[in-house]
Amino acid sequence: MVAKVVERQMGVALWRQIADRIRLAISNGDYDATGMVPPETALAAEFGVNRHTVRSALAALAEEGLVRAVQGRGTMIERKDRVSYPISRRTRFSQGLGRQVREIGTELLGHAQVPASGEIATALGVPPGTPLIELSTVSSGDGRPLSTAVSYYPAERFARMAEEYAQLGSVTKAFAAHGLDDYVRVSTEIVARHAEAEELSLLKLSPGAIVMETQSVNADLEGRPVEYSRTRFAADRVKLRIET
Amino acid sequence: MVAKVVERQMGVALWRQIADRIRLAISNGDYDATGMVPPETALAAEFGVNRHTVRSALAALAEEGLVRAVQGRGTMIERKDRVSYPISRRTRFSQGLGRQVREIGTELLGHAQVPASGEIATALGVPPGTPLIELSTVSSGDGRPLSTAVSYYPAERFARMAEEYAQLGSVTKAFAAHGLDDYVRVSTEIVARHAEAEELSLLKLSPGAIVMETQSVNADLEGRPVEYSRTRFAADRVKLRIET
DNA sequence: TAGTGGTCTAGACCACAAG
DNA sequence: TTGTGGTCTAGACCACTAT
Repeated sequence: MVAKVVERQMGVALWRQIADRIRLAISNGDYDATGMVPPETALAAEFGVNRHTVRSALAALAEEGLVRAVQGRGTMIERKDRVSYPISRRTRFSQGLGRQVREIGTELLGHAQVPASGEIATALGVPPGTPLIELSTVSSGDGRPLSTAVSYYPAERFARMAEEYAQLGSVTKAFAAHGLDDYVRVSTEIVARHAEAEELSLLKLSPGAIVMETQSVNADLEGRPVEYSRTRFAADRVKLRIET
Repeated sequence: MVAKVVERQMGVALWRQIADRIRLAISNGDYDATGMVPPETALAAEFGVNRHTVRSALAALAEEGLVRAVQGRGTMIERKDRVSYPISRRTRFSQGLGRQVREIGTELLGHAQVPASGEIATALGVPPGTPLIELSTVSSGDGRPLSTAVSYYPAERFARMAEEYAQLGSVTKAFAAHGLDDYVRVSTEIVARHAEAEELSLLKLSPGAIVMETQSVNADLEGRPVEYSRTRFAADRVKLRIET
């Protein structure tokens, strides 16, 4: 093998040069056989640097979402394309992804009946304390986790929300089962931040990964709010498309 | 001083415990006198750990956007509130920020006339190679950089765009100076990612900081595209509000 | 010049996954 | 048991800022 040259004392940190080399090797497909980056010790030997220097490089690539390290197993290469998730007056999760993914997966993590807290009560236009159904879900496309959400519905009107969702796998269909055939997106707020521990695990992300969090309200055609949702999208796998 | 207790071998990494302590101290206002976190060596002594362990903790906080390290000077505490930037059919930068900031700053970094490349030509609905005016700008609120943008305008129709913008400090007013009194947002795409080197410097961010990048098209009331923009918002300082 | 953060090395040990 | 990534220490030197 040709020795990999890294320039010392040349104004560019070694770990940056090594990160660039590994990024290039990945895009060249050098590691396609295994889908893994070589072990840290191997890379350290290859580049003639300390293992910690390689770790700095890999940490940078993990932050970019290009690789994902798993203790005991190795450092895997991640896909880097994004599906486009449309947000419009009629936002529907499954329809929106359409032909971008072959298979859409929805999982109900849990559900509960909870009293409306201040912020959520305001969003839903109900008195604080009103009983709400809370659903926690994870959605994926072709097996890749795309988003996780916590959603709230007025319990009186949508009493069987959890059961219907678990069975039908769709909020739209669960609404229909309660006699609500149409609803519209009223408002959406978007922030981007680093994923928290729970999100890392639910969305299978590396520490330092980014999530886009949307807080949204949907209402029926009379303008009565029917859903408040807090959705976190894996920023490396999803882009949002606003349709105005 | 009371020795700060960090628990070793208790399943939580020292650097995480230290990050939590520093985060708490910041929110308690312990460092308000200087607006700076103590030097790394001082923190290492305070917690009884190696300086590198403190560096891991500070790196995590920098990624959160809570602090910003500057070589030779120290580690400064950052503000953490976000202004809300509305995106609607009639999106206007200055109006949108309204009363959230006292003073809006716009700076024209540079301008050029360039031929339309494939993607931009498609977005603007012009043949590739059509002359476009390119504007590079940075906008800030109360002195904090909020966003940086590169925008393109058909050169034939908006010949004096750069000069008008430089003088008026507003795209809306520069359009008006060309006889265009109204325009609407046609499409917006949003991705979130880590800031690149140029963005770090323009927006005064720490390495690892997040930007939300929007790609948008505005059109006149006849539907003719008048602007294609690529805007990067500092994610720690801005949230996007979609009005549907 | 002194003080600060940035980089790199060397070595040790731990936690987790796979055989 | 072996190999992997994760954490921590110790020490050195560099680059930049303030004085």
